[in-house]
Amino acid sequence: MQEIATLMGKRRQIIRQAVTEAMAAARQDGKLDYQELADFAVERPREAAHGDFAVNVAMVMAKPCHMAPRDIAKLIAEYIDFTGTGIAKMEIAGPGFINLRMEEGWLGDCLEEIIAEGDNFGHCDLGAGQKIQVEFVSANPTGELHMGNARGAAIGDSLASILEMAGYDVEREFYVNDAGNQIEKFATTLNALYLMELGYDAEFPEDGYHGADLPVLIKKLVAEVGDKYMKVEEPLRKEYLAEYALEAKLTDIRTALANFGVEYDCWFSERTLHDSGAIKEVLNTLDERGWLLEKDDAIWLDCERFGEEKPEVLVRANGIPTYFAADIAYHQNKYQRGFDTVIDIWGADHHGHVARMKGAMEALGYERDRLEVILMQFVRLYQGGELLKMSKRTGADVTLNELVEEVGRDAARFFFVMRNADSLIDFDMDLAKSQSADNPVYYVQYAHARICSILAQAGDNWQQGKLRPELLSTEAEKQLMLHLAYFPDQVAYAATHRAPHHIAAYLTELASCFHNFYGQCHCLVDDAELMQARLTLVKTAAAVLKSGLALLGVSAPEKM
RNA sequence: GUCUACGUAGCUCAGUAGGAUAGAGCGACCGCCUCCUAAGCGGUAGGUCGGAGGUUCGAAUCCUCUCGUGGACGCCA
Repeated sequence: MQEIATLMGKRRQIIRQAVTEAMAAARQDGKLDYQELADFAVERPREAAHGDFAVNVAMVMAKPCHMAPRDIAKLIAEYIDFTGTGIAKMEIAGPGFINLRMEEGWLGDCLEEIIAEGDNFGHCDLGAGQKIQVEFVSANPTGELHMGNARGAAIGDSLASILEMAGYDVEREFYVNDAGNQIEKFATTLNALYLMELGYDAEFPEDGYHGADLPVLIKKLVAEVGDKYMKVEEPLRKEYLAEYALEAKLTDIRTALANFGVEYDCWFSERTLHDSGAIKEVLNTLDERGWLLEKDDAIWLDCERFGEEKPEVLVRANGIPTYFAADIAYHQNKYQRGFDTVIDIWGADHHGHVARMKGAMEALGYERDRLEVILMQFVRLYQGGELLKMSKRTGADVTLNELVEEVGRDAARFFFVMRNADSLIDFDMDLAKSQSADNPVYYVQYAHARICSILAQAGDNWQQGKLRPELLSTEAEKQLMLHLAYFPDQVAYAATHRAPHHIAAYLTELASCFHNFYGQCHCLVDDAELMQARLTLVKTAAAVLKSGLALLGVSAPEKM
C-alpha cells in the first residue's frame, strides 16, 4: 500500500518502513518463514488507549508464516528499530495488534508543520495533476431547477473542490441539452402559450411542459415583441420562441446556481455536437469498429457484446440520432479535450444508462474506468407528511431558488452534502424550515465564530517569542491537534471515494473537539506563553474549519 | 420477472479499501453561564447493525439466500 505524503501519511510511511524492516530482519535470522509480505494497515485506533497508530501486520501474516499473530508481534518487538521514527513505545494488544505510541510532543510538531504549510495545508498530491472533469446538474433548460438538481449541485461542486485540494486538475461542466426531442416539445409548448397569450384559439399540447415559469416568460416576450412572430411560418416561429426561452432559462439556471455558490468552467452545448458533425463522426467510428447493427430501418449499437441484454438504438428510423448517440459523441469529446477521468453525477433514474455508456466508451477504445458515474438517489418531497409528486409537468416542485430563500444557502448545501449520495432523502420544506436551527452546519460555523471572537479580543500583541506547543498538554488540546493533523487525510479519503459527505462528518467532529476544548481551556490567560500557544492552536483550527467549509460551499462567519 | 442501490438507537443519519468495547445530531432525563459567544459543555437512558446461512484469527463491512423499500428496464432524455 502506498501512503500519500500528508502530515500523517509521512509518519505512517516511516512506521510501515520500520515494521517491514523488522519483519525482514526476523526472516533473515530464520525466525520467520514467508514468501512475500502481505499488504497491511497502519491505522488510527478508535480508542486513545490503543496508542497513536495501530499496525495489523502480525494478523495478516499469521497464515503465511504459520504462526500465531501474537508471536509474530513479539518478533517484531524484538527486531524493530525506533531510531529516527518518532515511535516511543510498542505494545502488543488484543488478537495481535501492534499499538504504537509516539514520542511526547509529536502533536506539537504536527501543529508547527500545519502552521508552516499555511494556506496550503489540506492539499496533497493524490491526483498528481491528473485532468479530471466533474459534470453535474446538466438539467434540461426547459424549466426550473428542483430539489434533485440542488442535491446534484451541492455534491458535484463540493466533490470538484475536494478533488482540487487533493491535487487534481479539475473542471466543472454543465451539459446543456439544447437539442433533440425535448427541445421540439419545448417549442411546441411555447408556441401554444404564445398563441394563447395573443388570444388565438390554441390547444396546450398533451405532453407539453406545465411549469409555471413558462407562461410568465411568454407574457414577458409578448410585452416586448407583441405579435411580431405571427408573421412568420410556424416552424420558424417555434425556432425563435425556443431560442428566446432557452436563453432566458439558461440565464435563470446560471443565476440560481451562482446564488447557490456554484460556478462552472464550461457550459457545453449539445447542439454543437449535432452542428459540427461529431455525432456522425462517432457513428462512423463505431461502424468501422464493427459495433453497429441495422434493424427495422434503425441503426443500433450492439450492446450484447459488452454484456448488456439488448442492442440500443442510435439512429431512429426517421434518421434522427437518439440522446444516447449524442451522449456517446459528447463523452468522446470530453476525452478529446484531454480529461484523464470524467465523473458524471446522475439521478438514480439514469441507472440503466451507466453500463451502456461505459460499454460505448469501450467500443470506441477508451478504458471503461475513465468514466465514473455517481448515481444520486432521489429527493422525495413531502409536505405535512404527504408525498408530493416530483415532476417537471405538475409544477409541484420546490425550486432551488425557493430552497435557498427559505432555509438559506449554507444550511441547504450542508444538508445535501452531509448525506451519502446513495441514500434516499425525504425532504419536507416545513420541517426543514423548523429544523434549520438544528442543522449541524451551525454547530460547525459556531465553532469558527467563537474562535474569531477570542482572537478579536486577544488583539495583535500575543504572537511574541517562540511558540511552545509543548504547553498544550491537556487531553482536549491534544485531541484538537490530532483532528487538525488529520485534515489532509480526510480530504484525500473523500477524494478517493468521491464522497464529499466525509468532509461534513469530519468538520462536525473537529467542531466538537473545539467546543470541548473551549469548555475546558481558557485562551485569554495571564501566562503569556500559554496564551500564545492556545491562541495559535485555535487560530489554526479556525483556518481549517474555514477551509473545510469552503470545500462544501459554506461560509465561515466571524460572528453569529 | 430481470438488473441496481439501500435497510444501523424513538427520529434523521455516519461508520462498509474486514479490525479491538458499533458512533453523532435531534428527541427524553440529570447537571453546568460572578470567567474568551449556552447556536455551547458534561452525564444518563436507548442497538438481535432487516432475517438466515457461509468465508475469516476477526464481519455492520465480503459471498449466497431471503424479506422490505426506492429506482431502471422506450426508435424518451
